Amino acid sequence: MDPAPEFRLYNTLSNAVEPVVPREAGHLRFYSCGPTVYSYAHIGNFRSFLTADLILRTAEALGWRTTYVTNVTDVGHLTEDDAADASGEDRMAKALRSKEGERFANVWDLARYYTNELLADWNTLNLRDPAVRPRATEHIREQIAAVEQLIEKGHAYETEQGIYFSVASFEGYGRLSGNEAAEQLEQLVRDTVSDPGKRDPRDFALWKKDPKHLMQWYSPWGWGFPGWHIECSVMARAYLGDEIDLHAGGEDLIFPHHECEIAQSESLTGKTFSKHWVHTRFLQVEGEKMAKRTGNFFTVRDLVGTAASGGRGVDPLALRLALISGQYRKPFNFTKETLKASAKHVERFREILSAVDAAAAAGAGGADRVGERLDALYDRALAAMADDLNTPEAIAAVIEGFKLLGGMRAQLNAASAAGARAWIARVNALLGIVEHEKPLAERAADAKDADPDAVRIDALVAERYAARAARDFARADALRAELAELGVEVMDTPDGPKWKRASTL
RNA sequence: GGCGACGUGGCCGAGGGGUUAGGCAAGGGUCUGCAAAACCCUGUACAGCGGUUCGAGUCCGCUCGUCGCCUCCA
Repeated sequence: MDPAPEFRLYNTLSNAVEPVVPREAGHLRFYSCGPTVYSYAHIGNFRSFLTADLILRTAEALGWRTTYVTNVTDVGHLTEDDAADASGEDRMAKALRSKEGERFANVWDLARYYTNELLADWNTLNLRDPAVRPRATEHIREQIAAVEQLIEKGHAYETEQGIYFSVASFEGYGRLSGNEAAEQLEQLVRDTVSDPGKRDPRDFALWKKDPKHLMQWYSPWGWGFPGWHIECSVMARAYLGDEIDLHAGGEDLIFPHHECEIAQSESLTGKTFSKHWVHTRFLQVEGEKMAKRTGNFFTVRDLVGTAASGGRGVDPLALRLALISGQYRKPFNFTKETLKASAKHVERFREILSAVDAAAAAGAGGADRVGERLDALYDRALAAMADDLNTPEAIAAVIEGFKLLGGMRAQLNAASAAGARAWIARVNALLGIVEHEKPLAERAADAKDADPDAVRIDALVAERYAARAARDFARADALRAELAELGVEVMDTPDGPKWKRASTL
């Protein structure tokens, strides 16, 4: 094998691809901003979570240790959370009042429900678990303490309505987003209603006084709730320390969220908060921005669920593959065609995997004849991933490997099969697109696993198989047609008939 | 208006001064009652206009176009 390649990622701070250099050699400690759990997460959210997942997998494939923290935001994220004064409405409260929110007794219940659903979708897409998944509501004490310290250090001040971070007190504000000029920043917040007590329009809320808020805690400033930005500063520090190696999130978080995090954290510690900042570009769907109003808005379950439950029967790993088929930093067009192609690939991966397993068990003698070529392809895939997560190139190498195995599967001897099996395992560890790493019980139900008509379909398939064996092809074809009506496709294989649900894309 | 990204064959998407990306789709073939799968073969490309260069899809400039953030949103 080649020596381990250098891990390079684009850094928003420097606008350049740079080597990832952990503070502690060989141990990457990073934080990725998680979602606000006021609804089901959609595929766009997951594209960003997948970036973090791929950073994790690539680092581990390079032999590094990792400490990966990603949060759940369950309070404080407002509908107008720009650099302003927390004058918007809390997303959680708004969701509770919506039609979907009627089923929940209170915001806490709603947060719990969507957090659980997030984890189910997370597992469905074969994302690895973080070392810690902190929640904002479980770190209120730390947030209050941080706000107190910021006041002590002269970086924050109190008004009648809340506590604000003083942007003027932090020199580096605007460096990440490039919004450096004060007038630019003032421009950005021009339309928001201001707390008249604010000293500078750029100042943002650390704590909002609000004894009527649905989620409130007692603080030195009375009842209220924390500002959105402070939670990530506090949780990253709690689990990763004052200085972290890398911080990731969606591109929309560059400003104001991450800009504010840097200001708070660095004002608090006097140290560099994160060396590397990685942002995932928004995906588009069929060439358009994903939006509920245009009908191209998809959650994981919209695509992966059974047809009976309103889903489209897409294989979960096919969805994963489709979502990583474009590089995280480039404009990415998520299309049905890509999803179909991904489904084909995942299906073929599985077929070849079982052929490999069969060959390994059959035990024909001889030397390993594919190992070297597969190793080279793995090295190519890993090098591509290390090069700013070039997933298209990595996937191309993997497909080439499966093609190689597919072409010679009839002649695979035991030694080659064992080598192939090891290769597949490594590829899967790197990209997670061949085999699921999570048990079924921890995933959201998908079409393959829970077909309500399975018994009936099995019966029809068996009947067709019998008709075929009796050479009654007219009857067999009639049954094929009947199954097709049910949306089922039958394949005759050397191991007997197999069937699958045609996806309803 | 400020900041930024991108324009590659029917589609998705790598590459990035001289030698095939890859996939999907399409067409042809082998195989199998049918169908599917698998495997083999085939075609079409770098938005436009200038410039640098022995040579540009690849560098520079301009033009056109698309998109993102700054408002909800990863």
